[in-house]
Amino acid sequence: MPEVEVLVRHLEPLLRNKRIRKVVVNRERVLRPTRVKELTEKLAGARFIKVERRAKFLKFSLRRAGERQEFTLVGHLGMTGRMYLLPVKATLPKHAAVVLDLDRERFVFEDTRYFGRLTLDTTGLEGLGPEPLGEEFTPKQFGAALKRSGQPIKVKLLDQRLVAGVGNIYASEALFRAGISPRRAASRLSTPQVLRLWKSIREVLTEAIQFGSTVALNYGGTRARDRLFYYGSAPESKNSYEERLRVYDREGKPCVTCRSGIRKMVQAARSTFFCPKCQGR
DNA sequence: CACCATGTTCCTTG
DNA sequence: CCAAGGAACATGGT
Repeated sequence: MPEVEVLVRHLEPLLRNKRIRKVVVNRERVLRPTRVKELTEKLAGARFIKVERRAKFLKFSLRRAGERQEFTLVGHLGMTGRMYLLPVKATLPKHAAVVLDLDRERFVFEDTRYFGRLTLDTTGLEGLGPEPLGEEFTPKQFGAALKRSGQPIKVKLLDQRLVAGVGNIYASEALFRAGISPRRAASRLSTPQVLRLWKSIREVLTEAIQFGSTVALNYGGTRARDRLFYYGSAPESKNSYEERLRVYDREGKPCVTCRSGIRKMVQAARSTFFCPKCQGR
């Protein structure tokens, strides 16, 4: 979610009012279930009105010339998606799934694994829980929702109906900061724990957004290191990633608080990282 | 070669 | 109907 937020802030002023001249779809899979013909007919000639974020989705509002009604293009980065503008003369990346030609540049949706999406289908936005940084996400609502589930809290945090935007990295990070075991049943968190976790989620996400906003990203960069949020540090700030994430991907390394070895386990087929001492049951 | 990966969706089982 | 677990999706890094 922090990556999407930073990306949306980056793209908004770059796309606003730009007109789409041509649509090229190299991987129809990412449009699912929209088809190439429909996307092309709808987008060609349309103009970007605004770009927003909802959970981990990007919402592009567009309007066609002469039409009053706006429509929405929905994007999702999946695991490996990236979106950025390139000069028309630049070489397109190997996994350019969709390319939108604007007047003087190109908007590229690149995705090596093609798990991401760029689609006219907006049903993915339905059923999402509250924004973790929004006002509807309250300790009261959060606690009530947790009460109804016996699942491990780490697994529950990934449920986008509970709160929309917490991913695998920040689920581990938030639990570490709150000092709560990822194995704990959601329904068994105490009231103080619920409050601590609620706060930790907001802190972890807010700090990540701030961090991402302060680093000059090379969005269209070719190298892995140009990807801030998973592969780590941006070129200019070498060690920032390691300092930023306290448990994620730090198996065997000393806990920043107590020096115990960080442990890794699998829950619901996803890796969880935690400190066995600081997050002792 | 084997295993792992930032996410979501679908299928099966209970 | 619901919850939970696992596979699938597809490619590349280690």
